[in-house]
Amino acid sequence: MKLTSKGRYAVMALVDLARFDSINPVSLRDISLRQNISLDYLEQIFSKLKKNNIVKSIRGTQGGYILNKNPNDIKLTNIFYAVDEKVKTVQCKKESKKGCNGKATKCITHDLWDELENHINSFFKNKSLEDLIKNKKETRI
Amino acid sequence: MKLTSKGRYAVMALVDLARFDSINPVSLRDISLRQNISLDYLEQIFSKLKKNNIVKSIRGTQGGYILNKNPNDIKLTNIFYAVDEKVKTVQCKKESKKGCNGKATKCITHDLWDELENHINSFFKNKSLEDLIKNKKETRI
DNA sequence: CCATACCTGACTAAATTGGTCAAGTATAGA
DNA sequence: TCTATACTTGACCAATTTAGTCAGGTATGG
Ligand code: FES
Ligand code: FES
Repeated sequence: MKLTSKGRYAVMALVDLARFDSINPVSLRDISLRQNISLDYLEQIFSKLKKNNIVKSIRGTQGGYILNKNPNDIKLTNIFYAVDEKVKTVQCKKESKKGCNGKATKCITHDLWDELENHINSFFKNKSLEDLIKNKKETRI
Repeated sequence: MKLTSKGRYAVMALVDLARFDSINPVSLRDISLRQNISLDYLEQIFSKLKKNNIVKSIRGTQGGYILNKNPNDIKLTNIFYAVDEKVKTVQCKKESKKGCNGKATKCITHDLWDELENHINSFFKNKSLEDLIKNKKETRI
């Protein structure tokens, strides 16, 4: 099981954004250069972050993005949800009554994977952007 | 991030094997039918489990596989390692001094992903096959 | 009016996944 | 000895996902 770049980049970019400025907008170009992430790809990611009210945008020269919430209220869960980085351990569909084996009952390891999923999600729920930037704020270069 | 079928099937099959019989060999055909996993695919998986001394094989009629260790000594970690189901959260290569951004220092989220990786691995290290079959042993049909 | 920077959608190469297929070899039981 | 069972090995492949690129837009401050 692995983390995809989309989720990794989203968190990276938001940490960068939060560290560098909390009032003035930060352009994706700057983030792209500092973190070495493709600008085009960042645009796709920020489009989703914006739809989920995690950031807001300011167009035009000197524009960019700003956090739309207090860093303490932005959990990794929220970020991952926004960019569709899902934690999926069970094979079966959650809504379905059927197990992944096509039978009426859940498979013999279903509960295990469910437990694992909760274990992982608890990590994401407890970690906020604020936790990640503590003592690491920087001033604009 | 998601669990792949290879890891899921490996655990499923071993739980099945351990539950159904601890002395007589269990054939992959039986496991395949009970758990609804492709037989050909199971063969690939068990070839790896055997190489890692988790199971041993008995050829011929009435043959099959048996656990090669006490279920208590088989942790999920061992199973996943055997079938190459890796937990990979960081992007950078662990040996390399370079960060994922190509720079000399680790990226700003490296430590976070490393912490996540440890969090997940601790789950796998602590869970044994024995934990999964407690009170669930069945007799051969 | 123009440079900056957000915005949107289409497209794609490469890797991974989740298998299938084919051709064996070893062994127990009839 | 013959045969059915079941392990063994390696090649192959279709579908999906990933991690982007590309080509256009649109809004705005100076
Ligand atoms: S994972 Fe849910 S039934 Fe198998
Ligand atoms: S994940 Fe290790 S340097 Fe970025």
